[in-house]
Amino acid sequence: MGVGAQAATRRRGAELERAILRAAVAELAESGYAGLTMDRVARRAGTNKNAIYRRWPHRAALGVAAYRQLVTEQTPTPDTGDLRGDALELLRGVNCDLATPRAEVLRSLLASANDEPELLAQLHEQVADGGTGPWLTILDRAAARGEVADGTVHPRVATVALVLLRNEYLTRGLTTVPDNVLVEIVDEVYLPLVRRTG
Amino acid sequence: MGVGAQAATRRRGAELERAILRAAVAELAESGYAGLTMDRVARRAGTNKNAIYRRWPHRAALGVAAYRQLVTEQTPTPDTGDLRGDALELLRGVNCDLATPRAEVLRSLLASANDEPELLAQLHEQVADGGTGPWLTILDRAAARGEVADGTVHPRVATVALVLLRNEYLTRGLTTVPDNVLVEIVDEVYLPLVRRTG
DNA sequence: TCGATTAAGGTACGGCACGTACCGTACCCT
DNA sequence: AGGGTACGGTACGTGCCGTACCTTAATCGA
Repeated sequence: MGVGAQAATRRRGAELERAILRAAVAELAESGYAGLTMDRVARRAGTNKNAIYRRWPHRAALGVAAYRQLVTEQTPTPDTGDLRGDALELLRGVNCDLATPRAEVLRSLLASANDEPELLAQLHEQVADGGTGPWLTILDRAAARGEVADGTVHPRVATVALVLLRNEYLTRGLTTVPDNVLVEIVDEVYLPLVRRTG
Repeated sequence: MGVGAQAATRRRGAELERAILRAAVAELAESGYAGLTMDRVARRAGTNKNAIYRRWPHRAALGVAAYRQLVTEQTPTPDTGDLRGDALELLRGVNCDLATPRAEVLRSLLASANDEPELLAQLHEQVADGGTGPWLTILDRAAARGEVADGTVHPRVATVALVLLRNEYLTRGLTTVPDNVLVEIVDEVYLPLVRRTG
């Protein structure tokens, strides 16, 4: 009945679900979680709220699903030749990620998912697993070069720099952390720590 | 006209403001920021929304003000006799704080204050200043005992343990961090780090 | 002492967004 | 062909934010 011309065939099942999710991702990227309105997602996907609520029980669930789609990029592990360079490179990569609206989206989702432990768990998973791997890799390479003592480094030690950066971002404002702070984290904390532990 | 009997004298100015703030704090503590409704605060304070909007421009501002009231407690700096005990004690204190609904409130506020840089700044201030002092104190005492080398420790180093705990809380779920993790943080990261730096 | 001014109370909105209900209709399977 | 299922459209009910408008009490200045 509408003026729209997409009534050729009616989408169903997985196809419609993908369309909804794509619309949700777009809204999330454009307007953040606050702008992720069920009505707007429905309109953008060319469907109605009913189709959404048959798949996700509430807005927060849709938001988490859209966020998963939004953050499925992986940054390659750097290999500059020495541990200091690798660590700095990793930190800079994360720092760029923090500058994108994705961080704000994540915070909004964390706040909105307080009542749904399941959603919280999903989010925490994504955040937690985000960074441990690359740090172990660069430490292994450093050990092979003799930069640090051999032996397994405690994961808590390996990711200290990442954790400090996260804290810096949360503590100071929302903007990108200046590069000299990254250098400080690496030189004052991370390198002294990993060079000692073995 | 109501059945309530508090219509003896009409509160004004600072008195009314305190009543509103107390009601907001109570709502915040009971139901979190999501439950901090202007209507409910007004009803609880025995007044109406008008009186609130004359003092705070919007809900977020009232939320921040109430949060300030909520976190004006100070934990004394521990003095157990050695650095390890002091650090653990500090961590345990913070850990207890995280168990209260205050942490959830803070997350909600952080997410909701994205559009108000002023409010964000106030919140960040409170979070940032929260813990540096005590850590410097216990490090000074440790230096006096000869446990660590003399000289000024970088603030970033001094608060590493606190930052790790915060991260642990944000990363893994919502519950209290188990004590063995606190021990791990102190023994694997904090003590090796501060004993080396000097 | 007494009006004028200020600040409170009371209430009713407009607007928006979430989540639900109902009904007609297109698709799919047997 | 016929039944079951999912989609489209739409209209609600509810809750909350923020605002407008008026009434009423308290305070202040002359």
